[in-house]
Amino acid sequence: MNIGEIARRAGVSRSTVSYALSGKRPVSEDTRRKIQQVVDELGYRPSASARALANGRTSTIGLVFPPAGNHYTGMQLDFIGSVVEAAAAYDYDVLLSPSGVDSDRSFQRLLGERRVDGAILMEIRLADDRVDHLAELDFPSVAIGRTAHPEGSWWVALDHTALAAACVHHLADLGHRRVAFVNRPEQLLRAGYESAHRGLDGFTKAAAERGLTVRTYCCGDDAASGQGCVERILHDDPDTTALVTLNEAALGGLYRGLARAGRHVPRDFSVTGVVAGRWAETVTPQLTAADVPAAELGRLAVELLVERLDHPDAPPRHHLLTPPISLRASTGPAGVGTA
Amino acid sequence: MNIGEIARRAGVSRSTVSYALSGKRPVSEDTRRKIQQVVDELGYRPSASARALANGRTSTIGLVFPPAGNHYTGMQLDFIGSVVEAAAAYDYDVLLSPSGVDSDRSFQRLLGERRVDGAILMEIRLADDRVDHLAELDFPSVAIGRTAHPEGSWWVALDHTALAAACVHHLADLGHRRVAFVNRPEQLLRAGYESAHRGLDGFTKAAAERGLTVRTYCCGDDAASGQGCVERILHDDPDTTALVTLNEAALGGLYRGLARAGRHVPRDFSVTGVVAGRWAETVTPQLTAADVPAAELGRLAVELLVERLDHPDAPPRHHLLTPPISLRASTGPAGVGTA
DNA sequence: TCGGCGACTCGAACCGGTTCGACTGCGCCG
DNA sequence: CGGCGCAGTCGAACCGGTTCGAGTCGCCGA
Repeated sequence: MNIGEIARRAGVSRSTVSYALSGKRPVSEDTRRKIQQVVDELGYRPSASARALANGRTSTIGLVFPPAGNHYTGMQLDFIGSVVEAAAAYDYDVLLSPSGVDSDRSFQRLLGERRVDGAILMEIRLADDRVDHLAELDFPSVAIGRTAHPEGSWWVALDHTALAAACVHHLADLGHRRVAFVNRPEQLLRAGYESAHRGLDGFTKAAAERGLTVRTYCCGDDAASGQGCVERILHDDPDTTALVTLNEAALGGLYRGLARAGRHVPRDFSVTGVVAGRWAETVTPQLTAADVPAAELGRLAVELLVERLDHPDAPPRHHLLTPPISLRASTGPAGVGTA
Repeated sequence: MNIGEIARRAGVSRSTVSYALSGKRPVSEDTRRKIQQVVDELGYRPSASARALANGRTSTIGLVFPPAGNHYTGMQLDFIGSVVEAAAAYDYDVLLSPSGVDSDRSFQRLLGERRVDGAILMEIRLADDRVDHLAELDFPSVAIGRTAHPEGSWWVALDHTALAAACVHHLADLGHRRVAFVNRPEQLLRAGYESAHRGLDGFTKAAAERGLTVRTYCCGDDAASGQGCVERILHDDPDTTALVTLNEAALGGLYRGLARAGRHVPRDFSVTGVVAGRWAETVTPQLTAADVPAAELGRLAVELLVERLDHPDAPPRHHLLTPPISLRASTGPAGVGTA
């Protein structure tokens, strides 16, 4: 079961077994075959813990994501899946760590106890203590998202500013003049989530540029909140004819709210936003949206991390993605205003 | 940085530091304080690899889930989240392993290289080589789902047979006579996925019992497939007035298909099935469904696994859950038949 | 014929913890 | 006053790998 056992049965020393398996020194063809045969017979595989202790690498990367208190969105699921898959391709395992902040127990486990070689951080905030902390320690990590000052660090991100702006321009081009913005929950905005802030910024600036009348809302990550949010929007300004949302989980609720209010999408009211493609397609009419390439982001994050692990002195790299808006069926020319 | 360094600075031996931190032998109050002070100053945390090597436990559990090829469903996301959270409460980390079968590289890593103390298996098949393999090795594991012969093993599962039957009875009670069943993709059914098989069984038997006319369909895990499936259903038997589905991801597509065909839910057509509550609430009208308690299943799986790890000789335990049908708005009395 | 080199192998040390057996004082009891 | 037991501490061995330095052997060229 251990390397000593293999060595004994093959009639060689432990180091020879090690070299035969790793190929780091020449081993004669005869002994190599003999060792391989014993290994195959016993189904021997070297212990990960022992190997990790000896060479200081765990072959594991940590995926740090927020605790579940606030529901997970479909996007996060796609991240997780693609990160795990991409990591497997590079022979890395993925350790999941629910963690909001720096001082979390689980965060400490990852770093302090050296359970992972590197980390991928999700749900980045503009001022993010985790990112700062890792940078300070020079610990190999890649963020999915940008902090306020991402210069000199490793990250992959969506250009939420540009994406929200693109949504505004799309609506303005269609003639909409009064547009609402449905953001992530207020608690996340206050916490400084970068997608919420940058999205809001992009929306606001582009709207000003186009001379639109706008209102912005925060909305819980669930259908009921979405429905309630639409009620608030139509109550605050019944002449609103379109909305832009970053809130995937509320999407179904937004549609329901509009239906309840008698607004037909897209005839009376247009809806667009930034949402993963497969979710945009589940609603009727299908959502015209900037499709979040979650799987690609996950894959890129792993690629960058692996590069950083292989070349500790490599200069920082990043990817900023701006997927185009997929025209589906939820937006149309502005109509007469109120239904 | 390592325990020797702490020992030197505190002026004691390495073993004393170990005992002071673990409390496994008495240490005088004075030296304990001194050691603690040095530890705090240096922010020392013992290396997980070294500890794992020494005491043979990694404090990590493996979560084995199918590779992403076929999309993830929301349910799986909830599992992952709740498993990670529950595991953290017991001081375990969670290692993700994408794995369909026994001989997978990632499966081998988990077991052969002893990266985890135990495993939780998702997406169980009626005949599941992974389950058999683990049972043979007597490796601590808990399945989320039941194989064909789950006696003597550890698992948590939904009673899909009873759940599908409950849906049938609900519809029959409302007067529906011609009902369709929308299952998971054919490829999964053929692979022997237990939920697909047991759900189909429960549906078929209950329908026979109630003398209903039924047709059963397989449906891809996406909106487009759902829409196509409804078209097939209405083409095959235009007098169908209700459907039962296990396919969460296709739900939006099913609704769209019905709308396209001019069937109003629930006036002309009733929809029900087995779906996680938060997804059932995103569609309009909200889905009357047996809500999958994914979070609870995940939590229970971890509890069972931890018990098994703590008491290696404990007799097998399991939980079979049968959540009630939540009446929402997608089912109603059978109407006149075709629209 | 001898020195040297390269191919191959071995033993020992090391990674950073845990744990066991033994040693040292000390107080208490007989 | 001597022996015993216990609290507290230490050194050494061990977990299962990797890696370095050194040793052996055969073969080549001088």
